[in-house]
Amino acid sequence: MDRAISVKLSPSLKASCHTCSLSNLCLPLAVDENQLDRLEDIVEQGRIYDRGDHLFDQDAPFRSCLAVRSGAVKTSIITENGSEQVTGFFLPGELVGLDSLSGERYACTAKALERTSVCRFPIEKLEELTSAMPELQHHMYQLMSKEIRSGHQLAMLLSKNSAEERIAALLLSLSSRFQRRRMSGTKFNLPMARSDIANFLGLAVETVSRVFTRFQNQGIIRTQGREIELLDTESLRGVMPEFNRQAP
Amino acid sequence: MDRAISVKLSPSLKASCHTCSLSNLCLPLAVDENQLDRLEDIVEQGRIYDRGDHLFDQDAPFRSCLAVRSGAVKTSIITENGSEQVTGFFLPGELVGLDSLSGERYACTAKALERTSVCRFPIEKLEELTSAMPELQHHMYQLMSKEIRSGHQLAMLLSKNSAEERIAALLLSLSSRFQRRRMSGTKFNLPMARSDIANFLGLAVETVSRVFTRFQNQGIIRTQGREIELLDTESLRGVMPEFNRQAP
DNA sequence: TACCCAGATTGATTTATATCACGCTTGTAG
DNA sequence: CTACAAGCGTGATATAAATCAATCTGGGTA
Repeated sequence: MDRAISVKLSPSLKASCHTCSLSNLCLPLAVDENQLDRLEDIVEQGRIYDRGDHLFDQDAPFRSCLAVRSGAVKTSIITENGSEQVTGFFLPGELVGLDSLSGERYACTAKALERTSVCRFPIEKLEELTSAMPELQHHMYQLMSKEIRSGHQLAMLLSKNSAEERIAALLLSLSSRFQRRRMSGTKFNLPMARSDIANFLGLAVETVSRVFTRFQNQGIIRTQGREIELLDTESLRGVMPEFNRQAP
Repeated sequence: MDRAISVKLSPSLKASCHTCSLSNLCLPLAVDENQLDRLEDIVEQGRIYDRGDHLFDQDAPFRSCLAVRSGAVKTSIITENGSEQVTGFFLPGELVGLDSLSGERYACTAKALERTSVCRFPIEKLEELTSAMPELQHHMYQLMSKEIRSGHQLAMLLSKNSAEERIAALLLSLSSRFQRRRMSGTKFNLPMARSDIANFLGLAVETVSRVFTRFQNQGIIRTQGREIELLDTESLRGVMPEFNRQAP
């Protein structure tokens, strides 16, 4: 139903930003049409990952940032005692790995939530290119800055808001991000499991379930497994007053 | 009458990174000795702020990032309904405003927690300079990436850890950051009020008080107002197993 | 087809921390 | 010196969400 964006995977290793339907969301966004070749020169076409596959692992040598082409990705950090914290969900056009730019190793693990394809930007080449292209450098600063901000938003959510408010906020965030991709903002598939939502929002799975059914009973949403329809986004926004714009 | 107050402000607007004692912590860290002039050329000496003064205000036009020279700063975001979320504390050598690089306006308000002086890096000039100096660009990426990471750490703390664990983590973070400044890591003054700590960590002030006294009774710390002494950092680390390094 | 099992839901109970209410200290202004 | 407010500490109570404990569901597969 929502096949709005179909990514054509070229067999060659080199990806074509020129023809990519995500070029208005992804890094090419910041690059002038006639300079796009330079970005294409450094980007590598990644393979296709199945649900559950790791795109990279925490503590593995850091090589490149990834742009999601299709599918969905979750990132999480694992502590020595083995507990996991989901740190983000990434949709097509979004850049994964910005938190790892400050070390030799990946700061988190990235996992495909569904069948996913990516483009890789090797970090040395990317840095060289951003040095040479001020607009691209500016864009990188913007992306990272936004990620810092959405971290602050999340902290706010976690420390000040109830379970219902947190979940409303997440649903609205996903909604607006799907919309940016020209997909329905009111009816979509949640790419992640309830337990990922719970982990990300600092809740127990049971609480997530309960809130979903409560929202459903109030006629605000309709869910069936991972399918979800936002029936009354105004009420959702009412549950969660703050939270307007927010897309990584 | 002519014994006018002589403030330690150099009359010139230009600051000297060459002679600054923080040059091994701050931006100069990434710049070669013989290139330092170029950084000095763009940095502006800011004024001195008293406790409570705003260094900049949320939604004001974004002009520059600030490096703390002396004192301490807290940043916070205010939502439409007026509730505040403290998003960070900044000590000398640390850079404030990285979350604002992605817009025309400051994403948060920065307030002096005590008498504070700063250096200002006008953003256009900083971006120009980082384009010209790959090492400085690299350093900016590192700083921002670290800030993203510490956001993740905070999210983890807020969603998985108890009041005691959160406070232990904050104390250890401050301790290690003071130590980097060649100050005691075991005996220092908390620059912020209990209410700031509470807000930052998603707790009620009362809870912060209680945990402080509990720690004191267990002989882990000694507090008297804002003075604090960490008597048993091992126990503190035991309270909060994860959380080793973390300095913005 | 029937079975299995991970994920999801629902209900009952517990618990950490917020909230409410109050007293104590300290620093500053009159 | 006194007064006052802001910050801090402490006790009693309320509550949202965690935890514990079943049960249900549906997609994959033997």
